[in-house]
Amino acid sequence: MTLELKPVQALALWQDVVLETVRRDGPDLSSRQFAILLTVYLTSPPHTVRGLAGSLNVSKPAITRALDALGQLDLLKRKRDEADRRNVLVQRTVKGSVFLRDFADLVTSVAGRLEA
Amino acid sequence: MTLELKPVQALALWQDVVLETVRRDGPDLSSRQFAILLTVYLTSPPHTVRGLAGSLNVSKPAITRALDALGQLDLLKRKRDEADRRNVLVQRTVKGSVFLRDFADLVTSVAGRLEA
DNA sequence: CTAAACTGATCCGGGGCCGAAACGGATCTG
DNA sequence: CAGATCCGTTTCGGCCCCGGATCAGTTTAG
Repeated sequence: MTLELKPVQALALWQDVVLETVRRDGPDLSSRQFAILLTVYLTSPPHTVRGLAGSLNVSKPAITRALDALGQLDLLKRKRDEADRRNVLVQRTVKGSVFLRDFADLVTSVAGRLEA
Repeated sequence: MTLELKPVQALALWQDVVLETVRRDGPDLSSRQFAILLTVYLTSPPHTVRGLAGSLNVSKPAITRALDALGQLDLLKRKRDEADRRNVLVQRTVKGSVFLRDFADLVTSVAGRLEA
């Protein structure tokens, strides 16, 4: 079952979702932060700073800072790799899972009443 | 025809689209800027600073600055309201239309190969 | 015609994010 | 071992955004 989505529907969907997230006074993540969050939760581990930087085509310091911010929000956490202590493994948190599940529900809800 | 979209599909869709826009070195709009852009193009005129501020639940200076940025990118333009010269009418541009059409195509494309 | 009301823009102090470069710690290599 | 290499972090100067208060211009009310 492939997903049929016309251009005008795509824009309407995006508008409703973005508008809703802007109106709520939630965490207000940047595009990069959100991309990192989604990548960590949707692709298989391990996730390192260097790996994320390459995958997002972004500098390493940008990843470090984003991890600081996401860590402070408790949406993600760092853990030293005991096998190779140079590495830092980025891991999920309960709060992050809840956050993304809520977001997914928002999108599906908006999509549902899109073309009623 | 209503739109069926499961939570896991919603997240995958969002990830692919956000990842793609992060990787390209495009305009890199903030959430608010993007919300303004979508609102102006998808809802019926007129669009004023005050109206947008209320509709997005954001301060007026934030709207003014966002319009500065979007105007500099030529994605939107300002026009004094000749009927009531206190108002500023926010209007579309050709470049903005192209930008949003390209974005819509990206979303539909990603959605198409989502669950092939 | 003046005073009040309303519009959008600007000022201000504060905070976040940016990438290049330099840094300290861990690991590999010869 | 010591030197080179790899890792994530920190430093640095610079830029953009934030909202409350204030401003100048316009319109309305008395």
